[in-house]
Amino acid sequence: MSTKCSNCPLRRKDLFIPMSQDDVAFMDRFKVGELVIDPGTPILMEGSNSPQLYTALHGMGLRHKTLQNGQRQVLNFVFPGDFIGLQAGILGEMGHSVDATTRMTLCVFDRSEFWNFFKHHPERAFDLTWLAAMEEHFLGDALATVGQRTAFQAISWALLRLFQRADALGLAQNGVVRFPFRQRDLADALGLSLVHTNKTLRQLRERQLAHWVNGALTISDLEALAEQAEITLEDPAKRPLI
Amino acid sequence: MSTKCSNCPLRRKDLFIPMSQDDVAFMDRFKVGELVIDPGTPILMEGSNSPQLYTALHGMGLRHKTLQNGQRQVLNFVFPGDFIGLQAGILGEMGHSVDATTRMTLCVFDRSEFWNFFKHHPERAFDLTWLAAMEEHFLGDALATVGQRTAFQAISWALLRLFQRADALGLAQNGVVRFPFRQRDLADALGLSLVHTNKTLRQLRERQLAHWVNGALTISDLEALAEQAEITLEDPAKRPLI
DNA sequence: CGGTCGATTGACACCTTTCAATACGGGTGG
DNA sequence: CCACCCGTATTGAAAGGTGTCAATCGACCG
Repeated sequence: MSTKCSNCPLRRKDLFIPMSQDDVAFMDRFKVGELVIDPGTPILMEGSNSPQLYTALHGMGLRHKTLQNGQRQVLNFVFPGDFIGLQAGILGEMGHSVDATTRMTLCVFDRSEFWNFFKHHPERAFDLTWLAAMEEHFLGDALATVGQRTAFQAISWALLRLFQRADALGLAQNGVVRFPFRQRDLADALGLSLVHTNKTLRQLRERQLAHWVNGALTISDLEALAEQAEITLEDPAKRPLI
Repeated sequence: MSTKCSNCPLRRKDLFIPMSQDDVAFMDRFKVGELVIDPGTPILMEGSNSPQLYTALHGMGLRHKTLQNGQRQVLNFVFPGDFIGLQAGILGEMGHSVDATTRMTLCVFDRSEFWNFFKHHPERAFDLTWLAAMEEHFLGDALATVGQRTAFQAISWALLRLFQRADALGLAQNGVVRFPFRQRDLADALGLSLVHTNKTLRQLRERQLAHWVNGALTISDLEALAEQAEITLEDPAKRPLI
């Protein structure tokens, strides 16, 4: 029993730009089903040319790529509402893998219908490009962080980012968000060793800037954290939902 | 006196996907002029919402962003044929700045015409998305390099990449390409210090893997370099020209 | 209750950064 | 024509942030 787009719980979130009736109807035709996957399961593999594209409806995951020597770079964390498979749809090949971290529910779309976005729904095609451009924008930030900031600043930046994204989805309760990843994931996202990541997290805890323990992330004073880490706070932009 | 798209010298390059007569005519209408700028001049600034978009016709530049503390992260190098301002066109704001390194000639497009791509030229809109997705793909690679590879591997990766891009444009002569950037630019692209970048370049020279002196980059054996640095060689994909 | 996984810590090694100084070529003004 | 200045490229030495190695601890599980 799959959720109709008209009843999609995500659409009601403030983070997303409202869709027209027409758009909703189109998405309903585009959607071919729903998929529930277990924690740790791969969704898309780097280099694959999947016939299916997804939108995360529930749960969290991560995008990453693996080098020859086995080292892993986490590129981004997947939140509800994220579109998965844009590179496969446009370039014909994923540049990175996507794995589920928690149990996830995905809306499944048929890639062969993809061209319809451009041919008959220019607004939706524009949204797709918007998402790609935003992802590029984010990766630029991430690159600047990994390349230029210290471990302390980098981890602050990442926690701040993640907290804000979760908060924008209404996932925060009393300044606390559930954050189901492991320290290894954060380390791999920032190009830091696991040990040093752990020690830096302790520092943030001791300085009362950010507490991340047992899958719960608490940041009581966003501005204090931003200032200590020399980061400019910015409000997350409203985004289209696909 | 501005070049007509029908006479565009770039279109003849193998790197670019051939355009239909129709597309060329459309681009000609979209193009509003040509711009020549001096070395070191900014083309677009981070945060700006330029009414003009560009395609590099001649010359090289670089995309970069600057942190609060003044440190700079170079995101990518601009080659002829690159589209400049996609983020401004789609997101309404650039996430990074673009500067000219050499003297450059740019095709100028009017951003207000941008929506026409989506409304009336779905193939061109798709190309635009393709470019955004490819940029995202590249930044993922760069992030993995900066985050996971050693200085030696990172610099090898960058030189290899740059050499291949220039070669694909037919800018290589006898295994040598002109590469007008400074060591500081490469250092800022890889999150390395200038001094260490310099010493690593010397190492590559001594090991006969890559020579970059006086603005000329020579790589006699691509595969040897790729192997030493544990990099997988891949052929540059054909790309649309806008 | 042994086994596995993630989180923690302490000690030590080392890749990079920072600091300093020299060299070299181009541009400018006397 | 030459002294002087400035940006870039080079090098050597020392300082330091991060990585690697190893061991402990708690939670969960068959």
